[in-house]
Amino acid sequence: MAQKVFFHVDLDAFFASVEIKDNPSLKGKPVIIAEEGPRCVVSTCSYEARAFKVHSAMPSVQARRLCPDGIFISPRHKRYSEVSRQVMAILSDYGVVNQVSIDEAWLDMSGTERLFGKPKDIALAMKKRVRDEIGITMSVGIASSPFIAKMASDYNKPDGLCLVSPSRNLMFIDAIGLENIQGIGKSSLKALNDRGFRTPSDVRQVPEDVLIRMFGSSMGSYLHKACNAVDPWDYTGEIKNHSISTETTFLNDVSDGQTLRQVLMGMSHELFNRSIEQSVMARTIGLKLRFSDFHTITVQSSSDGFVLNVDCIFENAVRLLSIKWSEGVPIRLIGLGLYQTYSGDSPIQDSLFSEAEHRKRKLDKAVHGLSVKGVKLRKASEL
DNA sequence: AACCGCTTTCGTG
DNA sequence: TTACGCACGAAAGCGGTT
Repeated sequence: MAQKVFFHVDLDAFFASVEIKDNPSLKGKPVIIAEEGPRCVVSTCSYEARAFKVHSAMPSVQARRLCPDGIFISPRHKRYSEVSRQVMAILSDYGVVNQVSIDEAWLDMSGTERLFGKPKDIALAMKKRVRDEIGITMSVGIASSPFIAKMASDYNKPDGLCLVSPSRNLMFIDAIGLENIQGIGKSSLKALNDRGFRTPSDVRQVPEDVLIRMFGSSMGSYLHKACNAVDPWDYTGEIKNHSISTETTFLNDVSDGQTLRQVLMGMSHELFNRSIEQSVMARTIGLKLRFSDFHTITVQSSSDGFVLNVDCIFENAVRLLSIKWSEGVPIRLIGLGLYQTYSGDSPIQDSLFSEAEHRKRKLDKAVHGLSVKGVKLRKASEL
């Protein structure tokens, strides 16, 4: 069988690049996409800002301190989606685009050489078109598996192109090191280091079953494959355990029950609306609380039937809140989610729900259809 | 023993 | 030494049922 070829495409500092493209006077400057103020974090920043050690997920306050002359811009998500679509449209001229986030996609380019030319030339052509027609740069990784391609796109950022030939897969894994392998985050890296593993080669010296004993069945076998440059990702599993959730961190901690319930009411509406839009029904409702000391807890409860309407979500939310919270205790973050969702509006035929409940859901759906947004709550963070 | 519900932890963008 | 968002999926560990 012919050799597989995968591209992974990653738009460089995407949000910042769009802002610079829309306002070229920002070019060459440290652009930081973030809300300013406490309890806000950096979404993305230009490479000029990264020179000041600013990076995404960093508290805005810290970014300001590291880069006092940085240009802070609030994210414009609509605009980024628009540009993202334009880029993906270009990519789709070369193959089937598998978009995985607003700024990332991979393409199975196996067997397209006769049509488009050598992978490297195709990648260069894609990059040129995106630069000329959109005005931003991107990085492309090319490899025999999506797993390696993903890490290859990271290798030369920004404006990078990295092709890993299959015979060099192991060499590539060794070159990037444990800390840059997908799926190994901060805590797994520490666990590895604590047991004396500092390089992928160290991991290769140990048989899989030993890794499984040390790191658990899932992580152990993942590490074994990854360090041997074998794609550890599972593409077969259909996606289960769908969930829909929302959470908000208050500008100032909230210790008043009336306010919390008001926020939960808004969230109940939001979750219900999203569940209708996605045509899913949930069996489990979960509440998340973060206290002022950052200690975070969750509570959830499942029902025999399904979550059918806004009231049901709200009532359960309030009930869960009363289990874990007493009036007066300051709350930093509150979140609400629907879990165990099933696709389809009525996955199980009736009998499970009463006629009345069905009518209520229908009513709620109708209300949603009319898009009664007038009652939409203020954003929690403005409270 | 297999499964389920609940909670926490981890990793990703 | 301050600071530390949001949304999602996966997995592990625990206790309880069938």
